Amino acid sequence: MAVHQQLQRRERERLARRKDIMQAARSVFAKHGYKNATLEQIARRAEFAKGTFYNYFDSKSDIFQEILVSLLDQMAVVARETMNEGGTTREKFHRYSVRIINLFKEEEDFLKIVMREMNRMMLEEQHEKLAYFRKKFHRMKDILAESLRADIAKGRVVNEKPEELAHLFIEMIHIRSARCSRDEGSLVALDPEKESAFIVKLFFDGASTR
Amino acid sequence: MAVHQQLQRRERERLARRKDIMQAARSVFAKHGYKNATLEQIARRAEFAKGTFYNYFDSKSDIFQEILVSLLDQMAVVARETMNEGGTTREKFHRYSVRIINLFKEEEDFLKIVMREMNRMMLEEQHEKLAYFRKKFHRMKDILAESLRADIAKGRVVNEKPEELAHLFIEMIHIRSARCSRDEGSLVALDPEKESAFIVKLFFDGASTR
Amino acid sequence: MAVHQQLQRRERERLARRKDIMQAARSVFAKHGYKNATLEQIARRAEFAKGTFYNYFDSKSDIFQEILVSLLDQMAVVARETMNEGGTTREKFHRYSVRIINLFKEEEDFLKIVMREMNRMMLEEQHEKLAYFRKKFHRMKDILAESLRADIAKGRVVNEKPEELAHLFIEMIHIRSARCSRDEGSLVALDPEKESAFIVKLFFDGASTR
Amino acid sequence: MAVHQQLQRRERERLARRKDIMQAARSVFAKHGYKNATLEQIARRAEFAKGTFYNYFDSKSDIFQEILVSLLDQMAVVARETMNEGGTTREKFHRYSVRIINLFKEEEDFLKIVMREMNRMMLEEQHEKLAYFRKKFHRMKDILAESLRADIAKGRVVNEKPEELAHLFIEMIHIRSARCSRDEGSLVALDPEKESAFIVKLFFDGASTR
DNA sequence: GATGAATGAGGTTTCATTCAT
DNA sequence: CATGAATGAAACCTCATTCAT
Repeated sequence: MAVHQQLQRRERERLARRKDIMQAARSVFAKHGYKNATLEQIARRAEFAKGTFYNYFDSKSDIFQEILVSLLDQMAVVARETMNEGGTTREKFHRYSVRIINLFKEEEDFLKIVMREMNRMMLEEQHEKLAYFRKKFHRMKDILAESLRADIAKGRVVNEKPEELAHLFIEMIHIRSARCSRDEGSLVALDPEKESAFIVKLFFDGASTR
Repeated sequence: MAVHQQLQRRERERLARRKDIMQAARSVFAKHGYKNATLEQIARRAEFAKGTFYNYFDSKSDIFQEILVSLLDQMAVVARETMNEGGTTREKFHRYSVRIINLFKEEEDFLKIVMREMNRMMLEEQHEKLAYFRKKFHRMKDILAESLRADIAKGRVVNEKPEELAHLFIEMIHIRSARCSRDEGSLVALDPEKESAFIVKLFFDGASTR
Repeated sequence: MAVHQQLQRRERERLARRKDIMQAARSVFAKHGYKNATLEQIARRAEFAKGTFYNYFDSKSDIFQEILVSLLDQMAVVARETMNEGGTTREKFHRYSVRIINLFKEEEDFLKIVMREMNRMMLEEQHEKLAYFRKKFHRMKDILAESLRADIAKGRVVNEKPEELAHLFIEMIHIRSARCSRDEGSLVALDPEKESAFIVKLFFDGASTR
Repeated sequence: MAVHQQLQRRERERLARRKDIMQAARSVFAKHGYKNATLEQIARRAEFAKGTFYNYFDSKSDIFQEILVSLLDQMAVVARETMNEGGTTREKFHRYSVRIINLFKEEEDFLKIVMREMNRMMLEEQHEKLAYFRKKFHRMKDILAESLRADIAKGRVVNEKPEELAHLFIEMIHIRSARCSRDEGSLVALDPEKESAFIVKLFFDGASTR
């Protein structure tokens, strides 16, 4: 029993440590980009020695991928939850936008990695990993597309491929957030509700008045 | 006279060579990204020895910036020309989209660098250069925004900041092109007219039917 | 306690290593001069891999400066101590000369760097660092000048600027040592007492008989 | 006849060009030191293309040696002439000092190379060339030593090796000039007569009053 | 002879990864 | 497990020298 608890504690501590390192890595990757970030920086930030890193991760590339996966997973969770909470597609998309922007606000690292590194990974010729990420991203997209598909069937939404519409919607949020982060220096001033209202209105109603 | 022609030839050859190197660099940067690209690769592709590079450019960073500037300038030219050719804003934006997509189709490197590296530069902490690029990009955005501003005044377009609308429109083109490049592997299958029609329709009329 | 000792040992080893590298660098700089010396040579001599160097010093330029500073500091210590030990100025200068020559004998690198590189640094256009070294050197000169000043006041020494006399005296030692090192190949045969006697006699009494 | 003159002109022009290049090289070596000076800089200063250099000299090292030789030769000429003009040794040494200082004043490059690079060459392990330079320098020293030898024989000068006394005297001039060049920035303010009087007095009579 | 573009060896520096303690 | 020194491959960049025109 004591041994069992010991193991549990060990395991818990190990996981906590892993999380610390990932957190530190995320913020360093966000600030400097994957290639420029050094393990030294990550170690310093996580208050570990460089060598310790290799007790928890196999390589720099490894931890980066794990971070990316966890980001995509978090976004997928947001997608799934907001789509399941009922209401019109418009309402769902609004809720999704609000929650994603809040995610970005809470941790701007999140946004920066999504914007800068996902593009990179997606364009790079690392086919094996690439496919994996793409699938994850597509799956998230599909969750939003689902709602649109229903609306298209009912004639409420224009008859275009719902995945492509969903993709555009998702990216609109990223673009707007990135612009704010860039031009204002941070996202603190961004009002998720208002911003989402703008995006949703533009996405569904377009720029033209009627 | 002979000397004069000699000089002209030298000059011409020098410029041609410079262009060769820039072309090679662009394609290597597009494939591997700025930080991963090596002068070795660029030199191999341009069929030069590594040292030759430094007869034409001061540094890796230098050539990269020159490439970026020339890209932004080309895009600005497209913006200016298409906005000046008359017609409604909708028609102008359509023309702009068609020409930008054609630009991307002709040289996909173009698109890849715009997508991957501009984001990077804009987020990175290289404040001096950053400001320069941002200004260039803003200027291009303003050209499109001009047309929207007029329409907003006439009540034809929703009353939102025209620069932000323009930004979203420009990015919509990039996103759509990138998606195609990613998922289909290239842009050859992309029909600029149809794609532009889709983007323009969505931007002006929205996803909802009326 | 164990941890404390561990840290102490680490620290000690680190400092020892640093000293090893500096020693190696000094001898390589002495043999080849700053610009010709390569990190490869330094590393080979200190029996390290090239990269190890950068765990201890920031750059080639850095270690070189540190070496120079430590040389000047050692010479300043000699100056201060010999001037404070009492006796006539003549006796003090004699002691100073003996000790400096012994310094050079113990480590001829010392002399070589002083001769070859200090001149270089002093003539080169690296104004910031330059000023620092010059100040250090002047301060040392001033220590000797002090004694002369007193003697000038008492009419025992010719009425010339004491710093300039001190400078000449110091350089006379360097010149004589360098000549020996050059022509005999090393300083082992140099008798510090006799050599100092010669220098001091010439400096105070001149070449003419009376 | 015409051909002969043609050849002469050719030869003259060739020599003039050579001299131009050497002049330029001297000033660049003086400013940056041998290793830091680049052929590019020398070519630019002499208003030639880099490649032209190799029509006149075999290598960078070559031209540098030729410069050094010509410097030593000029100094030897000064030595020989001043020693042959009659008067006491004291007068001869004064004349020598005045003319060397004037040489330095006319072209400070001269001084800088003598101070910085001769030391370097003399310490470096390029035994073949080294021996050659040393011999040249020794020969010059011997010219001054000759006069001292006679005085020693007559009991007018202390009984020390005359070459070593000569060496010290020569170096005293260099040291004083270098100090002025360093601290005042140039030699324009240096009065050769007064400076020589100081050096000669110190050398022959010493710092002590009698 | 003059030119300047091309070359490539060689230099400094970075950093992911290993490993002895 | 934690540590941080050691490693060395690989990057960027310089510049003396060669060579086609």
